[in-house]
Amino acid sequence: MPPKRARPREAELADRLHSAAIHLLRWLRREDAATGLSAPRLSALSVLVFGGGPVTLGQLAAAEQVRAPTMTRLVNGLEADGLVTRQADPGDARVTRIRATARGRALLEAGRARRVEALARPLANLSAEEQAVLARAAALIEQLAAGARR
Amino acid sequence: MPPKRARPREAELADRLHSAAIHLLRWLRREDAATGLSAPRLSALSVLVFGGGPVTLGQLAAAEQVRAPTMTRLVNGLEADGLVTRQADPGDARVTRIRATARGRALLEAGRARRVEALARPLANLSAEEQAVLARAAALIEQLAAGARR
DNA sequence: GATACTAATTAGCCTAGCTAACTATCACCT
DNA sequence: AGGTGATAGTTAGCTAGGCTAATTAGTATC
Repeated sequence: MPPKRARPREAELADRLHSAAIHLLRWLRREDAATGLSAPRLSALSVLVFGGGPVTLGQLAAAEQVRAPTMTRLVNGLEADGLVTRQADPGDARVTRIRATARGRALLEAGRARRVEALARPLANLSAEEQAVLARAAALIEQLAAGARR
Repeated sequence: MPPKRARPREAELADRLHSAAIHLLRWLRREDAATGLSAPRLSALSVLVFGGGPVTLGQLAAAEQVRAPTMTRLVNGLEADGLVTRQADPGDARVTRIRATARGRALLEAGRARRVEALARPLANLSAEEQAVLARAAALIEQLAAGARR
């Protein structure tokens, strides 16, 4: 048995949260095959659909933690499939704004619905109190991630 | 504004949990560049290191939701880097068991430590009660994911 | 208006995903 | 025992997704 260093309480908690998030998403990801899209395209599209308004290619690349040329080709593919459109930015002719089409939006929302349903099913078996714990946790995590992003 | 269908409480909760997990991991993933490994290799290695004992190539492929040939090449790369070894299975000569080397283990644990530390830092600013909520949530999620995997 | 900076694309290279086809081994079964 | 079929892994060959370097076009600065 390797000697384990003593760790602060927060590290222990961080480790468990981290694992839980990984296992949760690894499980839900199995629903994505039904969309017919690859993981990178699906993820980029989701930024467009759930991220609010249209976004520049560079912002999209940053959000996906990918270089600009990679995003150019990803967007090319999505555009060829009719899921996304490019449009010129008024005021700066260098940037191209990317926006999901109605079809892209519909496809993504259906996929998201499958994931959410897969998760909602077992959630229904939890007590109201347990559900409340999860709801608070989700809010806390969003707050942490938002804070750290700054 | 599109008309929103009424949704059961669990779907609402599932949606928030899902988003929180995505945002959490998207943020923590930024630490991974320091390992020098690609995301697929890192993920496969983590199954080996944290998944307990040695694992067959097929099990590893299933865990990563990837086909066998993909995993063969991924393991080839990890083996070439000295992070993993293949060993024959006693009792069935068809299967090859994959095991992380000491170097692989060390590399992965360092990477994990970076992620965990990045998460632990802001966690320290939460109250003890908030931390307890997150700990319970992590346990509940592990339970859900384990249950649904069956 | 020359110079430097910035956004996106293009070119070209490797890795990571897939299916199909192959090899080797095992399990069965009569 | 030996044939038949199933199973584990690899190989071959394709497309998609990651990168850097170089290009193109537009903005900003001075």
